[in-house]
Amino acid sequence: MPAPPASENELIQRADALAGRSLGDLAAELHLPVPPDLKRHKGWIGDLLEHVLGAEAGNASEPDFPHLGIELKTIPVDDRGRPKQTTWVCVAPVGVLDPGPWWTSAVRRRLARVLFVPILGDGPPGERWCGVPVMWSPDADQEATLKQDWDTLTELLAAGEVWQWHARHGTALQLRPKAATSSNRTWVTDDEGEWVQTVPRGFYLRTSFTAGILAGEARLLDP
DNA sequence: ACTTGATCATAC
DNA sequence: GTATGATCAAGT
Repeated sequence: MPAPPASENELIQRADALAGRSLGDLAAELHLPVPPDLKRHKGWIGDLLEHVLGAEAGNASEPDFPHLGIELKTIPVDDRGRPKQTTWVCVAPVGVLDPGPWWTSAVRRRLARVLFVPILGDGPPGERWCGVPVMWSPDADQEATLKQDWDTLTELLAAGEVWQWHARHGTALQLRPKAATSSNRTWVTDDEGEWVQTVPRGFYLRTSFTAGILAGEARLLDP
């Protein structure tokens, strides 16, 4: 496996060199198996790129590149570069009385600096390929949007308004189930102080928001 | 077509 | 069970 990149520039250079390369190729270089589809290997592309770029695996609650403070995200895009799926961020504070202020939140930390690697193609995983990567930090507008969504969502969570814990809130961030199955349950106190069970939730970035990130950076590359 | 709710594998 | 990595697939 490649050693971790020593600097952000080195990471960007490695990622740039991946543009246009097929995932099958990259997997072959590392002697990793290529699944026929992603139905039972949903994290395969993300794991593959972690290996290819020298991320340190398995460091819980740490960025993928801890020494650089950078998070790696792969994101499936269509032929126009628009995201086809939402982007996982982190677990939501379900059953937590005080989520604390935005500026100390896990969402803000995880999104402080992100390397997005677009993945093109609809066929078997090995036949898909990497696009031009985007190193991103939220600008003032984006951070304000994220903060507002986070404030709204964590207020609903802290208030125990369980019936409001659906995916239709938020312009950038949304709240969705995050579990192995819907029978997964966690205990929380609802708005009337009763103990109830509900499925764990996580925060995701809407495709409309990530589309802005990818398109905004693309304009800088090709004015 | 798109979004929301549900789900899959693996490590610790 | 909680965390990592996400996509699947039903519903609208």
